[in-house]
Amino acid sequence: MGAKVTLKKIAKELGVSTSTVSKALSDSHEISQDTRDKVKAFAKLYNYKPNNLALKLRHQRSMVIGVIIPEIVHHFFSTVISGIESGANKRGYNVMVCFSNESYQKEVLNIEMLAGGSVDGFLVSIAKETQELMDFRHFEELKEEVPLVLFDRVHPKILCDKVVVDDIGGGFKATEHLIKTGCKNVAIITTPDHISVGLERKRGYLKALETYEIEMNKDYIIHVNEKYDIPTQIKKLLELPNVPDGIFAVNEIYAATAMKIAQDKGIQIPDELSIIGFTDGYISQFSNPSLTTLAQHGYEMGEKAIELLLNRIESKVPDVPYTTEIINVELKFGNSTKKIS
Amino acid sequence: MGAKVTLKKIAKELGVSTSTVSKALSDSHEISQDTRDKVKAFAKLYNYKPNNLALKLRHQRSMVIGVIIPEIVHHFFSTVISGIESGANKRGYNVMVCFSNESYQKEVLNIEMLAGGSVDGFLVSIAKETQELMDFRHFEELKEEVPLVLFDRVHPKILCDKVVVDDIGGGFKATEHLIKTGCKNVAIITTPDHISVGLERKRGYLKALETYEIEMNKDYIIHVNEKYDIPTQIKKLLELPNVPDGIFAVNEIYAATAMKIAQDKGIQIPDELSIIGFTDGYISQFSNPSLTTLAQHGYEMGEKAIELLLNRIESKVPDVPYTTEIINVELKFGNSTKKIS
DNA sequence: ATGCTTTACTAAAACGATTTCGTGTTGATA
DNA sequence: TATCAACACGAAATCGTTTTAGTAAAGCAT
Repeated sequence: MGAKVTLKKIAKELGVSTSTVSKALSDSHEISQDTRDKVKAFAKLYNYKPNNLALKLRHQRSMVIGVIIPEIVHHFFSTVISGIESGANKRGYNVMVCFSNESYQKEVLNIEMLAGGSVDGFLVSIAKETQELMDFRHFEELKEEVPLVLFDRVHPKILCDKVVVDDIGGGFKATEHLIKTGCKNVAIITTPDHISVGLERKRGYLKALETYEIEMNKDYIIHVNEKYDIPTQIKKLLELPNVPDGIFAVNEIYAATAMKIAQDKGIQIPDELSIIGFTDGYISQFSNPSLTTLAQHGYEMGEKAIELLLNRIESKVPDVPYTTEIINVELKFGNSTKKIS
Repeated sequence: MGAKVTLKKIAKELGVSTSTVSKALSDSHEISQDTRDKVKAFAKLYNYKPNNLALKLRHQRSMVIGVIIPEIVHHFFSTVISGIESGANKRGYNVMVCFSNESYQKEVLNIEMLAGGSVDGFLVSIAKETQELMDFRHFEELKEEVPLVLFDRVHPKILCDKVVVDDIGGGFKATEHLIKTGCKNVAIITTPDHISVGLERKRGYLKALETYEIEMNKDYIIHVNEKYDIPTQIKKLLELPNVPDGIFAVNEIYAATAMKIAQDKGIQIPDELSIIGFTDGYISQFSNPSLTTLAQHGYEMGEKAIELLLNRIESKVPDVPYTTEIINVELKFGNSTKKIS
């Protein structure tokens, strides 16, 4: 409730001008010590807080960074956000987070809400629906206004700074580890090919097969369509006449689901079936046995992304070429794979 | 990059006044059809987007709600946010989310960032550190400016609308279920008492013991201090001379941790030990066996919270008394407890 | 020709701050 | 005593928008 205290009101009350009040509060030497003290005392008494909007409008910058991520509950994204916040705060910026919920519509809406002066730059991980629709006009319009950096979920058609995980390398490492620990029939559970990270991880998988001279088996490649029941689609893999003895799943959920299904069928993990997931989140940690995964260093990704963005925002030089940073991934051993012999 | 298009620039370019442009764009009948068309065409051509900050400053309202939650990765909070967003969007508001990371400092900072005009109201779940420090001045100051609704983590000293889970009822139901499925020694893994929800859930636990005339055993009450290693503290419970055969944990992590430790010790779940958690998140779902939990209806909580807030914001009547809504909880059966006989 | 109503527009205030440029009063110096 | 600098403050522009109030010009009736 309560009428807000503004500079103008303080000025009127004290019988001085607003400029005097403003300067007094910022300790300008133009104002006598006497007046400064008086103004400050009055401001404190009435709990004066400057209006953020007015400041931002005046300064033409908000010192706020808008972040749009596709999902809320996602350990990986949460670590990325931590990295972003840390980097932003170090340089005096704040962070606001919005969720697209994997929806194109919400992504557009979020951008509209934050654009138009509210934030100085955007950090976005593209929604699945947007990747499928391939409609990137909102990003193009955005780029006219403020800098944009994409992370994790990116697309070659959008020209800007990017930070991605080494998905190909990760897919390779996972598959290689399964092969090296004795798996003869390694399957992959991935997303449809329009999801960039799923496609890249599959490429890594295929590269590993090639490197170890193993023939690709189409039955061993599952593209999960999230519009339908996920367990049903994964179950098919475990009902093949020639059941795989190694599974590389491109995310935690698929990995944990596969493990549950296998266990229900009485398949021993990891003796009869080894499983590797991507993203070392809570699910992997608390599943039983714990999952071997590819740790993604989300914090590092967040730090890198915000660094690129802030450099772009604060840069005087306009034509720095766009870069794409690649964050390394690392095998993190759980108990869902056999020990290397 | 690119210089932004403003009303002023359009006006100058077209040789009319800014007021004409503004009115033309909003289809005012004061402006001739001819001019309207001309202005609109020009605006579209140069992709004019009104400056949000200026609008908010002018209208003295932002149509944005600020949400501050303590943790990012938390299935429960994510469902609450979904409910908040749904309710907000229905009434034309948008939502911005910030994370306090359970830190008092960050909570204060987040409020400062969003206050001062940026948002029309606040929805907050109090950080653990703030609950411990019991310093609520930032909330008091906030209340002078815009309405505040607390959800889930609340405190009696802060007078405002609140929405909480029926924590006492939940604690009671969980404990009762353990007792009814034959557990003789029911333990609780809870938080320190300054965390409101932990305390309430413990109260429910104690009430159930009383109801079923079971004597309280102090060894069976673990207050986890998150400053130290969590598994170590929980392990003590399972190394008691008289090991409990039922555990009620006030959150998923504690429940899953207890289960892992028990399994490592070769204790059979649920035959030798039953476990119930709170919050039906991914961890409960993907743990093996899946956890019996208390589903919290986060979506409903979010809807209720935003409804209270928007009513307060839009209310013409100033002195509506504060209310506290209580959201029901529900037992959701997993395989970590025995079947009722 | 005078008065009245439309029509179609502009000027200016307002939102709440910052900041540049002026300006009147001191006090010191030549 | 005239001149100049320092001091302490105010006026006004500015950020981008909306909105109220005002005003020319045209059309119409008397």
